Amino acid sequence: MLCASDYIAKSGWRHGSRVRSARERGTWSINIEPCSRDLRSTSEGQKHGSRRNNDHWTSEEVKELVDGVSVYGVGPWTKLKNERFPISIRTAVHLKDKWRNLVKAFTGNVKRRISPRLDKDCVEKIKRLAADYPRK
DNA sequence: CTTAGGG
DNA sequence: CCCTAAG
Repeated sequence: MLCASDYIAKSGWRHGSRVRSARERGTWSINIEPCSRDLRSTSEGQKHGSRRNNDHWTSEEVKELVDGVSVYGVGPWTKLKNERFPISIRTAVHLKDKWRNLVKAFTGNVKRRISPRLDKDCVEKIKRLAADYPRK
């Protein structure tokens, strides 16, 4: 019965040692920009003081995602992506992945502190939406 | 290309 | 996150 076939080994996002980062992840800045102050083509370069440039989702993204889902629904991630954040290279695959991960992180385990301390409203919406249409 | 599921 | 499969 399939022995320990853990070809993936690491359950994280890295696939062993692929390390293919550094792709088209330069600018994204969600819909809501705190202040139009960017484009610093001077030195610094690799340091980035940085806000949320690439990698990892944040409460802002989750909020937008939940907001879009609450009105659009699960499925049309493409539309959501084009309506919410056409900027950035967040494709439907990523959106779905985030949703899945979020739902799995909230449903069931009520006692769990998530990474970026999401607001109660956010969690409630996610739970409500996740329980609304069970695509499982 | 987009959605859906698994690793 | 990345890959694969089906539409």
